[in-house]
Amino acid sequence: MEQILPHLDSVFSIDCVLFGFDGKELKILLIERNEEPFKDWWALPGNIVGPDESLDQSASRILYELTGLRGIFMEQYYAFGDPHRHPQGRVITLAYYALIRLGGDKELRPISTYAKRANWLPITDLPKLAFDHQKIYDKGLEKIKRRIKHQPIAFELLPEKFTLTQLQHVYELVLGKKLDKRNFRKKIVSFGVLKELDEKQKGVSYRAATLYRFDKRKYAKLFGKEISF
Amino acid sequence: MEQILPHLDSVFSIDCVLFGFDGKELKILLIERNEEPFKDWWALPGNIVGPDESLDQSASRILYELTGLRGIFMEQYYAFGDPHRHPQGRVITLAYYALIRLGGDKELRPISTYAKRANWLPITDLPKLAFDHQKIYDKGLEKIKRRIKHQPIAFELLPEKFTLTQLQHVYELVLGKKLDKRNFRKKIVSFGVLKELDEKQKGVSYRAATLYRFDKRKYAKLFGKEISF
DNA sequence: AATATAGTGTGTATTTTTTACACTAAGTAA
DNA sequence: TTACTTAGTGTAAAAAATACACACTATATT
Repeated sequence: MEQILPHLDSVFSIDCVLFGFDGKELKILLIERNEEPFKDWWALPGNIVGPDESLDQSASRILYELTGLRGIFMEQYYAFGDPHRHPQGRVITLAYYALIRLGGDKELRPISTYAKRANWLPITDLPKLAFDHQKIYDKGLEKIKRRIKHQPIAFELLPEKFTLTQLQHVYELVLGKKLDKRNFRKKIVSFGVLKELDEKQKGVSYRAATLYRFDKRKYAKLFGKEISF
Repeated sequence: MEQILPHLDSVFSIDCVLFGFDGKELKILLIERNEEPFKDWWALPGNIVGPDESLDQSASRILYELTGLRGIFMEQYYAFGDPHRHPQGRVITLAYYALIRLGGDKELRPISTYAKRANWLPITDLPKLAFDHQKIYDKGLEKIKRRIKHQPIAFELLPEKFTLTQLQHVYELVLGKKLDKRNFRKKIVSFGVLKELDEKQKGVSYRAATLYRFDKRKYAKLFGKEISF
């Protein structure tokens, strides 16, 4: 985030690529800037790292301030530091991504002051982004594509209880390709990190699917072993 | 690198984990500090990012200043920013790793002023490191372990012409486990990124092995396809 | 010249994993 | 009761991974 520029030689900030899933589409959170440079442009939410916080703490704080969310899986993935990436001075930024389940119960808190508004926009139809934020986003998407093949991050995008079809949908969206239903189920179940519940989907006008839950305990036991899509 | 501390709110530096291979062992480059804090301790080489250089440029410059080497594959892998990682102030550091072939033709340039001396030390027997440098190193090793399975970085550790046995040796050292000779050869050859030369190893007192070269052209064509160990 | 030594280089059978592919079952809505 | 929509399941074929042992060749030694 670059809207505040104290007169320093260099500024260190964090920008977040927040991937959200509403059950249908993958979206990211963008803000519409209210200040120069790039006034009226869409940009990734971010902020400056405080003097007494660690990087992860800072990222959590920023996420909280922008969305009201806590306890979300976040991870740094790349530092961007081109000397000219910000027109007004040297700003090195560390990019984090987070995966968030949208809709349903909690509504996201409105975004703070420095932006006109914030919006979840589908990644299939993004506007031009301020600064080098397109690059930051691109690298973030690339990252989660690789990551979702080896780590159980897909669950972060889903409600606690979900169906296998929903899970497959997430994988297909992130990876950008169709997967075979039977093979997907065979594989994901074989990892042994899902707990089948005694519950069924509700409110659908067709046969209700069985609900599953991600089993952190079992996953912890697997640690070290690679899972792979 | 933290030996210079201008009176700023925060400093942004780069630290390098330089992995070297001399044909026998994996080593990393360490310097012995000549200043407080951590005077006389071993530390990773690093330096402060200049105002007009990109992060990658800065890393290349630092590598060059410390070793005289150019054109080495380097990559950033993690930012460390605990507010107390440096006893004298806030220093956020970005870690890079590089892979370097040791010995043979070029001798490394002596290290610059701020260290008593620099040395390549085998990773199997490292001293206590200054600051959080052990953590930085650990994460770097982890990184190249994962990376070597999917990217052709092993070649950076070897001379231009190498034998398959040498290549296997590098994989075994990095991954920390023995590999089967026949299976290794089958697999690595099947990737199609090696060019078999009409040349044999020289100066050995046993049957000389065929030399190979990494074929960047062929590798470029593969791009997008995953290779995997 | 014969022999010892040390690393090179190769093939196959078995197991495991991946892929391709289509129908019946269950629940809801009309 | 029928039509509709998604859930849920198995198998055969292909590909990839693994386990495994011996003959070859260049040099050094006697």
